[in-house]
Amino acid sequence: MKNQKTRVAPIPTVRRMPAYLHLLKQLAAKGQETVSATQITEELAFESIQVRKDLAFTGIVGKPRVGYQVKSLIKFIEDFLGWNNNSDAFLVGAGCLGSALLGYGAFQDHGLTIVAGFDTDPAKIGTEVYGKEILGMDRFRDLVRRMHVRIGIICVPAGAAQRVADLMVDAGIEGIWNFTPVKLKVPENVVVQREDLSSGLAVLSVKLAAMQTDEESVTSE
Amino acid sequence: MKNQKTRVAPIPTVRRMPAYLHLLKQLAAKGQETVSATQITEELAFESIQVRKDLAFTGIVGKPRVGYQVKSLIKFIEDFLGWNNNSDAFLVGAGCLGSALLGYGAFQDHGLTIVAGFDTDPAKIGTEVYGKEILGMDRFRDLVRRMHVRIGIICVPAGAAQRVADLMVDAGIEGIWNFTPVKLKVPENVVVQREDLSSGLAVLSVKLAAMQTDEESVTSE
DNA sequence: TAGATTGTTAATCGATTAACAATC
DNA sequence: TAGATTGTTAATCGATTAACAATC
Repeated sequence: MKNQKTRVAPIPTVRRMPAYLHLLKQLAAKGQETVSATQITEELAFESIQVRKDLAFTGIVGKPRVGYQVKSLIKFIEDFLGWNNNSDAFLVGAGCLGSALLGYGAFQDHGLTIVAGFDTDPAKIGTEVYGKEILGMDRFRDLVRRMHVRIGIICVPAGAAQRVADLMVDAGIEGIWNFTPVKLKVPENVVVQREDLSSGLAVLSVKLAAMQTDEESVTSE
Repeated sequence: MKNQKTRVAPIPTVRRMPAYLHLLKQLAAKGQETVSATQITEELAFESIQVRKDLAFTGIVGKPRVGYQVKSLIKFIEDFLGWNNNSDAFLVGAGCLGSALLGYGAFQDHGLTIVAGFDTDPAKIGTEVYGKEILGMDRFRDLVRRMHVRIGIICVPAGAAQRVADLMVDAGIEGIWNFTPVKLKVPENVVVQREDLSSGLAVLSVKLAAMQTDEESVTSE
């Protein structure tokens, strides 16, 4: 029997969590002790009811007339996201995007440590990128198992993406962060999150075009 | 009077367009001439009705029993996204993520050319990253105007994001691609698209945790 | 006590999915 | 003609927003 999911938070809610976390850490750094949904609303331009709904999913309880304890809220969100206990990840494909991710310090705050990079290019193997070693793909499977790495990041060209994913699955990787435009085929017990820069660019392009026709129609009136 | 928006496509539809485009180009390269929604469905794991709805927004008309003309469909999607006529962009912040974007070749296919990078670090100014020159911020405003650049990409640390955005707005930038976790405050005739890697990581984290509790509950049954 | 803010329950909105007629 | 596939119209689903009672 399928277990009834314990009221899973909507994906949009999950996506907004890091923004709350970022703001709260700023407030905490300034020494602020409590925060109301109204204040969060002003800073992030969400709706206040949405803020309350979102935060409720973390399990925190606020005080009427006061708001939420900033420090406590940070902890609830981190627990909710599982960002309090750090996970190790391997990155495959040390091209320009892959290299950037290897050096991207912000992941440390987000419970993710990219331990090493892998590549097939002999010229890259053995080098270091932002202090992270680049290893040959032949060592991937063995190291995943020995180090119990659960997360794999794919930054290879689209043509190689499925092959790398198969390799990751075979090695025992449980979650794949996919930076290629390819829809990966994986067993259902493996989680894939696609991060597609071109989706964002598409939205920007369309909004820009809409803005332009809007302005034309306004000026022509 | 506000012009009635000509049936704007939903954002999720827009986000899926690049995936269609990517697949269609593959098919075209293999010499395939027509494609049905069913086939696209199989490749991308969307629903076939969703594919037809999405494609309809581009204005293409298919033939019952045949499907869509691959080449023609590519053109319709590119027109829809405005990716046929190339736009120039300036990128601010040549850190590791910024540098990666400067070198990311895929944007060329997406109607975006990053012309140059800007930074405040004297050590970076004057250097080249993946063949793109890094210029000082003092030249930003003037060059935006002279070259009629409409898109700005922000890859600076969060603390500097709003300042850079103000500068961009002042220079006449119309669309901002924001890679920081900050909610930018801009006039309403400027479009902002936030690209937040931490949102994606949040979704991956939560899905992974859910998968794990799922499996535990299954084995304990 | 008065009033601001939370959290719950209901209404609305928009996207996805289903059903089916039109058509090549 | 028969049947596969498109495109339209209706139904469902899920997220956002609104209304309001509870509470400090």
